[in-house]
Amino acid sequence: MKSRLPSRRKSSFSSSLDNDNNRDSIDREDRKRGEGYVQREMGRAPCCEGKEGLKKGPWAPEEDELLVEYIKKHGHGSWRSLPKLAGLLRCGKSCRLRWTNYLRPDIKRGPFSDEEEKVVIQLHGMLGNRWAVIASQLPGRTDNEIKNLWNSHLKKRLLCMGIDPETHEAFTTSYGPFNKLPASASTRHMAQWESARLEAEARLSKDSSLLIPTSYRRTDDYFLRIWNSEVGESFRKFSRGDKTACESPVSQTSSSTKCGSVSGTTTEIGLAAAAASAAESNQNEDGKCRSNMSPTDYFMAGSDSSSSTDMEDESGSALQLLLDFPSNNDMSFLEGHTEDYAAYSAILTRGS
DNA sequence: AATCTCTGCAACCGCCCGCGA
DNA sequence: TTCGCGGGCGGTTGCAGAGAT
Repeated sequence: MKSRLPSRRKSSFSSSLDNDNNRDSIDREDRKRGEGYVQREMGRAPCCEGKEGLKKGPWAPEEDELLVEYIKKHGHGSWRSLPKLAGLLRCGKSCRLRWTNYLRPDIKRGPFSDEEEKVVIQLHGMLGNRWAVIASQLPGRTDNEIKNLWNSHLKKRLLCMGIDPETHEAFTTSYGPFNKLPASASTRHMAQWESARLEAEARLSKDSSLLIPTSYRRTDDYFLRIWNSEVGESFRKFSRGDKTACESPVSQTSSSTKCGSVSGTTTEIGLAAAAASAAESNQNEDGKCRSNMSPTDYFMAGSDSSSSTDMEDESGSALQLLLDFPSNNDMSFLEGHTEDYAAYSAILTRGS
């Protein structure tokens, strides 16, 4: 939409220029004392010596040049000493941010593709606001950029769709015993597992799922249940391109609003559902955990005892279908059915 | 044309953590 | 073990441009 030139922001030599870091340091120490921290002899040193006279606000092209030239020649080395060595009147932290968020040569600029948005939503569902980790999965994108994307676009889209951007679960608007239940702890627990898995870059092979004793599998797989429900049917039709199949009176009225699209959310919902299903499957009747399997393992393993092979195929293809969900920003297939999903989440919550 | 409101995003802020002395 | 430092991260701010009135 807006492709702003670097540093177009109005220069703001704000009045707060006066010794900010020293003030910050003092404030922090005061807070720490107040919170019971052990008092230190010295406060934390400012990130730059002699903060006075340092420039704040938008970067001028000349400053960018100086920074890039210096880093090209010497590498960034110590950020604290860099500004002085590079001839910049900036604090080291500011230089680092400018470099990592804007000047780095490998940064991919321009709007996010649908695929990237999809990945962001998926990863956010698993990792939460861990932008740096999410950014590491999107080459050329910075954590700041992703954070901005989330806050300005994706979050709103989810909200408009009646999906809580924090939990990635549908808001419950219906009455009944499952209304106003907290977010599924099982889902979040599973997400934490996935988070750890991602961070460790450790991938469990699909084969490992074959080792799951069939006694650990449940016959009432909620994901499959919802998959086979109206929601799933709508989803499948939608995935095949049959958009009309998804249109309900609700969607017809709401689709006129400016917030009628969510990119990739379906995938997230599917994965969350799978993860939550896994969590449910991972518990005994009394809610105790039986094993440390990840949701993906459960998902890939299937949970119906009838035919593990068939179910693996079905679940595997379901996962693939979810991942391949057309990224055309249209979530209309879900509209009118979010309560199904909410109820589904509530069912899971009971077990946690 | 002028003014107001909304939105996007670069930059800043403050906290935390790991490392080394 | 303690402390100081450097750096990374997530949250927030506020400017500028676009669209609405």
